Amino acid sequence: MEPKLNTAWQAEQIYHFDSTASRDQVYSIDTPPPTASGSLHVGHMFSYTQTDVMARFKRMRGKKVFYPLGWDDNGLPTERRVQNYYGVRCDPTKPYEPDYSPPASPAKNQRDWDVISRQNFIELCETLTVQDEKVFEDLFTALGLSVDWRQTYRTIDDDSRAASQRAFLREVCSENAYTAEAPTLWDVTFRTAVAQAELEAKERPGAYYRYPFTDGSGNEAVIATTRPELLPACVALVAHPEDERYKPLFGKTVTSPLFGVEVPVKAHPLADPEKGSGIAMICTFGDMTDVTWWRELQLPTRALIGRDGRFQRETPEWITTAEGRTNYEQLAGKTVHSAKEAVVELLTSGGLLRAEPEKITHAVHFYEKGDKPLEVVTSRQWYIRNGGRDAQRRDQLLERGRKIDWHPGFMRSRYENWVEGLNGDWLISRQRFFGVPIPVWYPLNAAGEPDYDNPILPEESQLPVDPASQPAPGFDESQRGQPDGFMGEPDVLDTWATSSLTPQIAGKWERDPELFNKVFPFDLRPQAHDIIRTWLFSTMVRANSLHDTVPWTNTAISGWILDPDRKKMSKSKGNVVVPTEPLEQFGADAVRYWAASAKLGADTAYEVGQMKIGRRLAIKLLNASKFAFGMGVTEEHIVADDAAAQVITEPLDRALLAKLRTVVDQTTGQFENYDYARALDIMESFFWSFTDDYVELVKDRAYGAQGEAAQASVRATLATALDVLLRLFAPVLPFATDEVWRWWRHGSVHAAAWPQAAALDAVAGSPAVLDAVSEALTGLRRAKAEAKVKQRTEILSARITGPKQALGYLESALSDLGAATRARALELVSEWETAKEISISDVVLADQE
RNA sequence: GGGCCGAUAGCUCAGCUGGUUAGAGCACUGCGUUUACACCGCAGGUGUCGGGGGUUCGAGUCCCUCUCGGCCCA
Repeated sequence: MEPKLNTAWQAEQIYHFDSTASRDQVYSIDTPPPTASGSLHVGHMFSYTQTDVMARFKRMRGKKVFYPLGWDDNGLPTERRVQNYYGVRCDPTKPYEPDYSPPASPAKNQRDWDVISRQNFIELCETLTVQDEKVFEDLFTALGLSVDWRQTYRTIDDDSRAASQRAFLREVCSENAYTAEAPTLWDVTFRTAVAQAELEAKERPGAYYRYPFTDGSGNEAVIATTRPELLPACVALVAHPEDERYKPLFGKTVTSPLFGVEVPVKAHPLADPEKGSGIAMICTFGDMTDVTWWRELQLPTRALIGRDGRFQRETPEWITTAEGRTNYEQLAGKTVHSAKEAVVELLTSGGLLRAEPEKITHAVHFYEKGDKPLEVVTSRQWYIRNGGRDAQRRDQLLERGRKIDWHPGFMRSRYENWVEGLNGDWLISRQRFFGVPIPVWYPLNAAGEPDYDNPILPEESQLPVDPASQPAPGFDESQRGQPDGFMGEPDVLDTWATSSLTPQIAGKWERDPELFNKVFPFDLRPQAHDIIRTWLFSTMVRANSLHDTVPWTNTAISGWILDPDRKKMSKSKGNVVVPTEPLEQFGADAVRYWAASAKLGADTAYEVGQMKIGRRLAIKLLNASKFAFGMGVTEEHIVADDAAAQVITEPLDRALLAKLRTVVDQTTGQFENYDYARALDIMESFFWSFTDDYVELVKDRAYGAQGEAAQASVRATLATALDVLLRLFAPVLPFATDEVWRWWRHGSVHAAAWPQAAALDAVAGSPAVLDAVSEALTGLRRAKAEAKVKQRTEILSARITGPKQALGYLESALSDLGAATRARALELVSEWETAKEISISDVVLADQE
C-alpha cells in the first residue's frame, strides 16, 4: 500500500509548489537540513512528521505549500567522514586538480592519504553526501513526508556557498561583519576558534591554590586560583569594590611570587567576595572573565599560551628578575597540564602555598566536540554583530523574537535568555579546511606583510570563490604570497554562518527574486529546542541585518526522543532504535500517529505502544470504510447541498453529523493553533464512538431491514461522515486515508479541501439524541455483560427510565436501539422530571442457545 | 546562583480560558468470534490530581510557598 501510494503521489505531483501562487496563498517552511553524514535516528521521524502534519493541513486548507528539504553536509562531521571514507586529507594551500580521482580504497595509514586541495575536497564531499542523502530521502519518503523533492539544497553546494559568501560580503559592506585581533576561545585539539554558542560547560575536578603576592613592606595578599600555571601571565589582582578586606590595597601594587612581576590591585564588581579568598589574579587569559576585566580595566596583554596549547618557549620580557627567568624556564614549551604541575612544585618547594590545595568541582568550558578545556588566545578573527556588544541591537533582536509566534510559547524565554546572556559578537571564522571559504584576500605590502584593514573583496557575480586557489581580483596567481602581491584568507566560515541562511538558500535569494519574495519571510521554522541558541538565533541575526525583518512568522519547537525509561537516547547507551524497524513493523501511519500524538516542545518517550494504537486506528479506518462500501455507500450518497440533505430523515443520523460538525470546528481551530496533537485526540475519540456506537446502532437499517427511506438516510450519513473523516485524518494518516479515498473517489485525499463545519449545517440535528441512545446502549450491553451472556443474546424485555427529554430522544431511535441490542421490547418510563440519568432495569434475557 | 518546563490511575499521557460524578490508551479482570474489523469487539475496577497555605459559591486548573525531577544559562 505505502510504496504504491508514494508512487502515485510522485506521479500526480501533488506536493509540487505552485510557483504561480501569490504571497498570501503561500505557506513556506524553512525545514531543518539533516546532517546527511550522521546516522538516522527515530528523532528524525518524530520531528519531521510533526512538520509534515502541519504542511498537509495547510495544503488542504488551500495554501500553496513551499516545503523544501536541504542537507547539511557542511562542517566537521562531513569532513571527518570524507577523510576516512576516501583516505584523503585537505591542504588548502594545494592547487586545484580538475581531473583528480580518489584512491580506489583508502590507505591504511593516515600518512599515506592523498593530500588534496580544498576545492577537490569539497567535490568529494559532494559526491559522498549525495549517497548519504539517498538514505535519508528513502526514509522520509517511506514516512510519507510531503516534501517537494524538486526543492532541495545542500549546504556545501555552489548555490549555498555563493549565498553564504554573498551574505558575508553584504555584512562586510554594511559593517555588520568585521575583523579584529582579540582574545578568543580556542580549542587546542582542533586548533580553531570557537563561538560562544558552541560552548559546553562540563563539571571537572579542580583545586584552589592559595599563595601570596607581597607589597614592598612585607604585607601579603593571598589569592586563590584554580589555574596557578597562569601566574607568569598575571597582569593585576582584583577584588570587589565593597570588599573591606582589600579596600586598602586598591590602587597599590604588589609583586607576584616566583616571577617577581609588579602588578596593580584593582576593584571590579565581577570579583566575587565569596569565591576563594575574595581576591583573584587577572591573567591574559584564563577565561572570559579575565577578558572582561582586561578590557574594562585597560590592562596590558601578557599572553603565554600558544595555539598549540603550550607555554611559549622564549622567556617573556616582562619577567625581569633572575629568579623569575629561571623559574619560567621550568615552564617553557610545556602543556598547560605540565606547566601547572611545575608551578605547583615551585610554589611548594618555595614554601609559598598558604594552605593545602582545596579540592573543588567546577564548571569548565569545552568546545562541544572537543575533549580538552578551551584556552583563550589572541588572534585575528572575523565577527558578525549579534547584539552581544551592543544593547540597541540586542533589544532589536529581542523585539524580533516577540514578533514570532512560538509553539509552544514558553520556548521564547529560551531565546530571550540566550540573547540577554551574550557576552560578545559572533565569531564566524574557523581555522578548518572544509567549509565555506571566507571570500576575501589581503594585499601584501613591500615587506610581504598583509594589510588586514583593507581586504580585497570579490564581485558577487564571481561567487562562490575560494581565495586559497583563486587569485585576488586584479592580481595574478603568481603574486600569491609575494611582496606587493596578495594572500588569500585561509579561514572558513562557521557552519552556522551558512546554516543561518537556510531561508535565503531554500528561497533562492538573489537567484530567483520572484520566488524569494513569495516565500520569505517564511511562515514556519520547525526545529528542536537544543539549537535555539545556535540555528534559530543565528537565523534571526542574519535576517535582521540582511533584510531588516524576521526570517519567519512562526516557529514550532519539537521535543526530543527519550527511550522508554525516559533517558536520552544515545549510541553509547545502546538504546538507539533504527528508524526502519518501527516503519516495517507497524507501518508509516502508525509511526506518524505516535509522533503526532505528542505535543510540540514535549520530550517524548519512544513508545511502541503508541504506534500499535496508531496501527489499529489506521486499520479500523480501512475496515469501517469497507463496511460502508459493503452497505452500498457510494460517492453519490455524500450530501452536497440543502436539497440532498432532505434524505437524512433519522434524528440519530442527524445527531451524528451534528457531532461531526463540532469535531470539524474544533480540530480546525486546534490545527490552526499548531496543536495537531489535540486535534488528533478530538477526531480520534469521535471516530471510536462512531464505530463502537453509531455504526453498531445503524447496521440493521443499513441492511435495509427498516425500509428504503431509513436505509437511504444511513447511507447518506455514512457517506458524508466518511468523506469528512478521511479528510480530517489525512494529515496524520496519509496512507490509510488516501487508500480508502481512492476506493470510491477521484484523485487524492491530499489534494482535497479541508472540511468546512458550515457544510454540515444542513444535515446537523440535535447531538443529544446520540448521547441518549449511546448511554442506553451501554446500559443494555452492561446488563448482558453482568449476566455473563453473549452480547448477541436476545432481550425479551427491559425498562428504561430517565428524564422525559432523553426518553424522547430514545423514542426517535428506538428501532435502531432495539435492533442493535436484539431487544424484542423496550419500555420507556418517564418517572419524574428530576431524573437526571438514563437507567436500565428489569432486563429479561432469552435463554442462551 | 538565574531562567524555563514538569509532577494527574501500576505505566505513558490528555485535561484549552476555574464549573457537575477527573479522562484516554496500555496493563489487569470477565464475557464474546457466521454477516467492516482477532492487526478484534463489549463490559468492568483502578486516583490524598507532589506537600502545605490562600483567592472563590466552586480549584487538577488561579496566587503564594516548599519538595523532587528535567532542560537551558552562569
